Amino acid sequence: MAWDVAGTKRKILDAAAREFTQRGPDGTTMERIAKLAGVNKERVYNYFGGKHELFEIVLREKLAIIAEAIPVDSFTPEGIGEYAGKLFDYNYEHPDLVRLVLWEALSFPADVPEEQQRRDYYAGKTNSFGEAQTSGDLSAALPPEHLNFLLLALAGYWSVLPQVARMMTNDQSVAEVARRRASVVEAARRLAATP
Amino acid sequence: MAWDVAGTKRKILDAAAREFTQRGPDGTTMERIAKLAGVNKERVYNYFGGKHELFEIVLREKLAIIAEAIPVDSFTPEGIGEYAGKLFDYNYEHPDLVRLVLWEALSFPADVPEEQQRRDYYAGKTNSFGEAQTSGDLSAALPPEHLNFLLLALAGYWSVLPQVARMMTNDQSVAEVARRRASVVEAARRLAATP
DNA sequence: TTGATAACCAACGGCAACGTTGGATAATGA
DNA sequence: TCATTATCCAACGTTGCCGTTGGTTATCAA
Repeated sequence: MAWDVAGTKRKILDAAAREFTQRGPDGTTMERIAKLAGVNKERVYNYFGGKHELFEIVLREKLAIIAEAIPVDSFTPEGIGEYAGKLFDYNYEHPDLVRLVLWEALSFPADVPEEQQRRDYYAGKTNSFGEAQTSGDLSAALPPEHLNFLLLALAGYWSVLPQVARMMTNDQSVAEVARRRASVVEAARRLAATP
Repeated sequence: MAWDVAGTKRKILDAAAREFTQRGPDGTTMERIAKLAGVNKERVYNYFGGKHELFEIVLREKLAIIAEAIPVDSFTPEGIGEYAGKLFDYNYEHPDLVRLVLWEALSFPADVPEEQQRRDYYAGKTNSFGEAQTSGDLSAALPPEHLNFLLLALAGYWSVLPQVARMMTNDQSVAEVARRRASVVEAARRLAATP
């Protein structure tokens, strides 16, 4: 039977992603990852190093996916609303990523992988907002980097504290999710609107 | 030498709060808590039960403090802005609480301590918002429970993802914190404003 | 003073996790 | 065919943690 190194690595990464997402770095065991991947523990160490390295690799892979990410189509209040809506959708469809980032934020507050790259990514968006403010398409009431951040907040908080969202809305139906999205879009428009 | 049961309990609770805040439920060890409290491990088990119980007790105590909480003084856009500003201040001054709640959200998504009580607390605020909308003081563009939630998002996200805030603003100075606060206040006003 | 109760602690058993190792099995190239 | 290299895995040593226990010291009431 032929080797399938790439396949084995993939199975390990997928299992690791599931476990880390669910239980976090400390709650996850290498034994469990190996078992879920149908692989011997030693393979995990040999391919990916220790637990911390594996967590970082998993997180990086997921971050790379979102980096493709969500573009801002138009820098008008309407466009900003749609952007926030898409952020909301993305968070809703990928609760994994939110959880991973939170685990990382709590467990390893110091080191951010690919920090420079992410800074550049955010800076690009912020600059675009800034230009749209200068040209008068967007309100300049908020500094562009704060506008950028607060849009993430509006769209992301629902996935960060789902219990609070649940307690506050008394509802978890599909219709409620649609209402939440509409509220996020409306709120984003208001942050962007010129008087 | 006289017993000091209350004092011992307090020392344990304080040490536990520090450790859980820093390392989360899985990263914290009972041994370490006992050592930090200057107490034998057995005392911890005898007074507070197992690790999970202790975590819940610590979290409840902190939540009780915030339940005193932050009132909304006036239900006008200005009042809402000030409310959001105070929420921001509270989060900024008590990063412990945010971290504890996040650990809990990630580690035990199912069980929320004092759920009914917290529901009532949120419902009270939501109702007040609803009335202010009916009377025309606040915009009715957002359902009151969503307005409530989004205000928490604007004020809280900075403490939830401090690395992202740092990368996006390239600044951690006291002045930047004040700017962030101002942006939160302005954003909250905009969510509340009538046209 | 003495007996009962409650606070305290050192040491332990058991277990689960980390990371490793020594050897077996498959692939490859000469 | 045989030597070499890479993949794989069962079993192991070690560590660290959970939760408990057996016994000691302090307090207090009779």
